[in-house]
Amino acid sequence: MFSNTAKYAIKACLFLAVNSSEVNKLVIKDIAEPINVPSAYIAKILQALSKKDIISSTRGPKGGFYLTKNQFQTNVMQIIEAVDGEERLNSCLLSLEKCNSDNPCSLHHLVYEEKHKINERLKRTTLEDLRQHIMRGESILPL
Amino acid sequence: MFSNTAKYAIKACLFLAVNSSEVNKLVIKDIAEPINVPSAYIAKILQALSKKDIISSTRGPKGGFYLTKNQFQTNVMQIIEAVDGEERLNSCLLSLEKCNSDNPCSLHHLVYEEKHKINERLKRTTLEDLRQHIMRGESILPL
DNA sequence: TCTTAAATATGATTTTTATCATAAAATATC
DNA sequence: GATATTTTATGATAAAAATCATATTTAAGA
Repeated sequence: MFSNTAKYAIKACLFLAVNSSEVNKLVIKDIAEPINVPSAYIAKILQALSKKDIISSTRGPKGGFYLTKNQFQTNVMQIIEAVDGEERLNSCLLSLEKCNSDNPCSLHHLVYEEKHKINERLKRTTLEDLRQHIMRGESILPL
Repeated sequence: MFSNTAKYAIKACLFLAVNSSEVNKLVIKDIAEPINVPSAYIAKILQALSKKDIISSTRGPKGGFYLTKNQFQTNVMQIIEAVDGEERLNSCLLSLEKCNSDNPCSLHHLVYEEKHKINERLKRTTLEDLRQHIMRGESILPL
């Protein structure tokens, strides 16, 4: 459904949302280990996210990764799109370009509605929402 | 969501369901071209499907691929599992082994219900169902 | 029984994705 | 300003998925 990269990106952002702030930056190693992702790999992903302004970073001593106030409002879909590209999620199940509601492919009606709902929810859910969910103990921070 | 292989497998089975029968077998080329999949690749997929008894085949002149009566009752999920393996569809969005309803990961509630519905529908929908849908003009055979 | 037309088995190649490694640039602190 | 610590840029390697190629086996029909 999502690439490994996208999953890792979500994990990392969520970890930042829960554990970091502008005055408490996290260094790569302190992110990679707890979320259980190879650090050289997550480094690359964090770089990409930072470039797309999904997360923030500063170099040098006392530097690291963190989220700004605004960035807590990033939704999950934006994270996925930032690393996987737009189409991946929106493409037809059977990879037909011609497939749409007017000209549905054979599996269209089997999944369309639910797929749409999932996408909408991913768009509507922000890092802040997920953070609160975790804080309330309603879900676990992934490891 | 699914691998290319799974998509191709579905396309091919559906094409067989609509166009073949025990007395009208289809040769690889006659499947590959209309469904727009490289013929050496679909050949390999058809072999795998045949081995798992999702489709039938006979070699030699007048040979080819086709579905038996029983095989029209194969559901879409079975096709996907035959080529992708069981777990792919059931794995957690964030790839956590520990994630389940009792111990939900952070994205669990965002997608679980819909994902479950999709899976159920894929299990409940047979090739015969899809064939009829196409015959009634309610969806298109994918190219 | 020979020839031909088909699937099957096997494995090679290419492309994509995932992962690892490291030199360069930036910044805080002394 | 020198040093140490961090991200950034870049590219190399490994693994997996997709694709291509071909020799072997099977079965029909002449």
